[in-house]
Amino acid sequence: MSKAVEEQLAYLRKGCVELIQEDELRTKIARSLRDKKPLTVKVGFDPTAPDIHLGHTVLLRKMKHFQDLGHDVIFLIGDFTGLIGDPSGRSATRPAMTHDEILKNAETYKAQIYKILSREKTIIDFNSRWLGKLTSFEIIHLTAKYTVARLLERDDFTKRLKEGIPVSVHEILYPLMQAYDSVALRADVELGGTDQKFNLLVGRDIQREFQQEPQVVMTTPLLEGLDGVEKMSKSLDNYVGITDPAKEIFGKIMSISDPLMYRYYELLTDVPMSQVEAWKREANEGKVNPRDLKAGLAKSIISDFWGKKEAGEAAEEFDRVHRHRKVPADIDQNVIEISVEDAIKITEIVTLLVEKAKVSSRGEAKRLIQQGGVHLDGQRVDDIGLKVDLAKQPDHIIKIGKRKFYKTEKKKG
RNA sequence: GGGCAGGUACCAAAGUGGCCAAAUGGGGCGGGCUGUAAACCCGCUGCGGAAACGCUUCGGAGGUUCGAAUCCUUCCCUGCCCA
Repeated sequence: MSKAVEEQLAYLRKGCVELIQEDELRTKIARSLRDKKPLTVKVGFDPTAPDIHLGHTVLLRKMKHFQDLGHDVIFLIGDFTGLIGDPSGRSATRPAMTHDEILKNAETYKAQIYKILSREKTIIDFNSRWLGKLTSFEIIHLTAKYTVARLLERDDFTKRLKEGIPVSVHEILYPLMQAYDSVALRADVELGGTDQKFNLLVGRDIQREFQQEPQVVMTTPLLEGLDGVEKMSKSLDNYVGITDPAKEIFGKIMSISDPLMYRYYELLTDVPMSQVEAWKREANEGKVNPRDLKAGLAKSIISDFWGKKEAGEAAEEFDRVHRHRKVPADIDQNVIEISVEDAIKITEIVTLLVEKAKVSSRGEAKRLIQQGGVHLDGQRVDDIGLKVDLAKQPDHIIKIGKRKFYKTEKKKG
């Protein structure tokens, strides 16, 4: 067996939770090299989450690894199965999506995945292409190939049944539909998160039923969110979106805990594990400042999505605002224009905060001042009745809390 | 179709005639500490008011009462069980 096979295996295995079966993958890779025929790698995406976040990139990065090795990676948008809603890990039936919503989300996906995947090498497909054409006869035929008991093996269903929470018939069909995708594409490999393991394994069984060689199943870990506990998800608001502005990503990454930082290094960068382990040791011994490691992580992640230059700028800006507590360079984006009427109407700081600086109520503004969270021109405001004369002096820098800055200036024209 | 349980603030969840702008936890916000953090500590978290205090809120609409989140009527919604 050529060395290239083992090299490919090692490259692909990194960062995987499970590889079922490794031997089968070895055989497939060897055959692919011999016949000069790339493997077909299938990865399904649920069209409910149009905004890709770092959690998805763990999987995307693995897809990229396959592309790097010259294999065909199919980004499969589950526009048909989206009508069902994947029951994995769910405690209730998912709301069905309309076809329009799904298509719109799919477009958003496409616009984002090329930040990681190669545009030329990625094949995008929709499973409605074949699932939508199945006749009811064919569907019955497909369902006859699997038993209810096997579909109920997964604990999310059994749990729901036990607790008296409804399970709809269409939900138990979901794994079969996803499995049929593998048949339709003649997939050699299917990648997915660990929560997808059951669905991916059904694919193997169904392929066998259709006289195909079963696909190899690879699962990638679910990335923890910024809180370090729950998995990263938009609904929990603990995520970093890959279209987030560079500065925002930097800030979010810098706010994670140290243990999470090493985890992110492992799953979101190409830094070898030996290096990550070494840093961990050195940080514990006080030889390296974890702060710098974290900044490095943030820069690496931003470089992937925005480029090196942006990453550097984000880092500088962060130091400026947070480390040295200076006014940010882009305060021009938070300019408050003061018109003549404003200057007359607004005579006290509280009014200014509410009317112009997005403070929700006068009570809130007073609270902020009483708690020492408001600075005017670098001076802490400690009088809630502080007067301002914008006609005489329209230029001020207002700081609310640690990071919100506003700049007032006379309205032009 | 029948029975039962329930709808309280951003979320979860107490409260069952006045002491309730409403416990507690989470979240959020402000401050402290720090490595920027995390963890931890303190404070705040309906609106107006410097404050005293006033005003608007407990699914919707009515009503009883000096007084209602709490009692009554009715409507809407959710969940479970039986058929």
